[in-house]
Amino acid sequence: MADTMKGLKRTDYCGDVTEIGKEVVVGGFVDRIRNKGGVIFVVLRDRTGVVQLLFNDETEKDIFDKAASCRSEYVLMAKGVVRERESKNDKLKTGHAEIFVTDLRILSKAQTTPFEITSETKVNEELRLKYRYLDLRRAPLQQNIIMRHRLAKVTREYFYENGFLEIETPMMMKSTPEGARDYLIPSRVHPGKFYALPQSPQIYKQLLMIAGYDRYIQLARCFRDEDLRADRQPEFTQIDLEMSFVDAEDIQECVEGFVQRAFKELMNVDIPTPLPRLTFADAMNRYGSDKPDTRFGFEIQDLTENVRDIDFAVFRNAIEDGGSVRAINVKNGAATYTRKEIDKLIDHAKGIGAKGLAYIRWADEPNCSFKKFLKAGELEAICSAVRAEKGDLVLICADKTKIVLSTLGAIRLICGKRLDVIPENTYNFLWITEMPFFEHDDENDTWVAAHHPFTMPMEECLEYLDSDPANVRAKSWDLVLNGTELSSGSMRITDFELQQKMFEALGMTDDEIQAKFGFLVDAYRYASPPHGGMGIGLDRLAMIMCKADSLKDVTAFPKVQNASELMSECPSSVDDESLDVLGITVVKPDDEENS
RNA sequence: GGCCCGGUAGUUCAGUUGGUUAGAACGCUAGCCUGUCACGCUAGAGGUCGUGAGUUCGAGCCUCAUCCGGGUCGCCA
Repeated sequence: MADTMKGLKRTDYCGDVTEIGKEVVVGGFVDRIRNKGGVIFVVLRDRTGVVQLLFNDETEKDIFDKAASCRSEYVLMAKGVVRERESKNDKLKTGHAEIFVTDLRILSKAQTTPFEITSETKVNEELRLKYRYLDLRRAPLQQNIIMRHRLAKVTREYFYENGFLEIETPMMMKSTPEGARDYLIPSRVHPGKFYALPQSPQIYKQLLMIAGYDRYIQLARCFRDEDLRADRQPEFTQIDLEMSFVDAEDIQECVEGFVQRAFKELMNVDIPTPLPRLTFADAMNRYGSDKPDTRFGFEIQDLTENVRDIDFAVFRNAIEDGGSVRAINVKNGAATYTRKEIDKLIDHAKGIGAKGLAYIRWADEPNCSFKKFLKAGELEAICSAVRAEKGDLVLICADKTKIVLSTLGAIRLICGKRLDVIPENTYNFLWITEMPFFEHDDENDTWVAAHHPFTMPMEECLEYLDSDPANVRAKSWDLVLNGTELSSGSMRITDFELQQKMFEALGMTDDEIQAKFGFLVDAYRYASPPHGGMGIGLDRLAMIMCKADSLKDVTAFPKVQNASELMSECPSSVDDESLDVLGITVVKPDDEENS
């Protein structure tokens, strides 16, 4: 039988035990045992840190024996007096102190853990996720989870102080199969009908504006049944907000205040405001991305005019097809790239959709992959156009402009990482504005909404709605931090007739509109203040603040790439009875083949 | 769905052209040690080489399939 904690009440966290002479009671996990024979040191750990327990020849024999029987990860409670250590450990906050133990309780014994619970770990993620509760005992993960808590706290404080009301919206809502796939919830009471988990509380927060709750905030759980990435989980948390009687700039200003406050309070980093703004078109042209990492250069440069007269079929064909020829000048000694590395970059470019990359590697002399197509002076002209000098590597892509930009954008990031030119403690926030309203669906050759269908177009673009969809820009903007899309916001359409027109432009019939969004359209007939809002990825923000590479490192119980959880092994099958109640028949893959 | 990477003691890894009984470190167990702090010393236990076929006299190593995990593209209004 394990001991009980009867008669003991914790007085201090382990990491706070510093006051010499104080009688303390601490509780925690055995982090390490150093048994010297006549003296035993037990390092006890809780979420605040560690403290050393001392057992020696002054210790009562049964307590000493009990200490000797302790093993890693046992849960202990110890009462004792804080003493000065004979030799100090400067690495620890409690390194000058130790507890001479007068009462020791083994509250719970642990079997040997499948991996060691240490700060530094090389243990693979799969095993750690299977035993997530053990991984969560590790200090770095505890610090991340605590940081996330503090971020949530400062978020609530900031928005509460600025007059926002926190209002919960339903987790069970109507499925609107636009955009991301919904997670569906079957209804027992209505067999064959389904709720959906919210992809975002978008519709409800707009209804709250119509209802007059003019500043709304929620740390909203959101769900999307799409494939995962390091920065994408199927369920995630959004700092969801909506404001009335504002325009885009007011919302941006409010959010700028928030990130400024959060970074100051949690990171002691000053974020200057207003944050820089870049139009979507400029972002694409300069960085080949709608979420550019502006912490380093290698910007994309347009060479189309410079190479127009060069007799090189790759360039000529691209230009004749209406595409362009663009380049990035990779500096910082990129000319040291080996032929093999350049080939790898080219392979990568091909993977993205480009046909290849031409290059000029300037080690001692400019070494050009398409030299034989060049006349005298042309190489020099290109080098001069991209301001290349000795030590540089110029990578050139010729194709449809869309492909050129996305390719060079991706290659730029790879080179930046490879050359280690991305500063670590720099936080480059950026607004991306004037987002395109429509996106071309190449598969079906139609225009589809780039955002949800309630997004307001920019007034000056309204006339192009039918004639030139590519040119319509939205009153919509993204917040980008160091190349990560943190947040997306827009002004909403509050005019009933304009909304109707937008639905039509998106090819929706009256019946479809009514079936999917009838209640929302109706709501706007009863008048609405002008409003707009944002959803800020709390997880992603926490990830960057923790300098983590994956959302898994800031999520207590994350899912893996196939959206399952390795610990509980969900999703799982349910018994036939449960399915019967819901009126659901599951067609197994085998049955499909037979039918 | 496509592409790339990985899977060998509990953990992290090594493992030679395919050739004796598959090794190391850490962890674990036992013993010793009165000031350690990544304590030290001695000894020990611990393996279906992800799984299944195939090639071979012989497979951790070669081939095929498959499972699991990671990254990425598609996808993510």
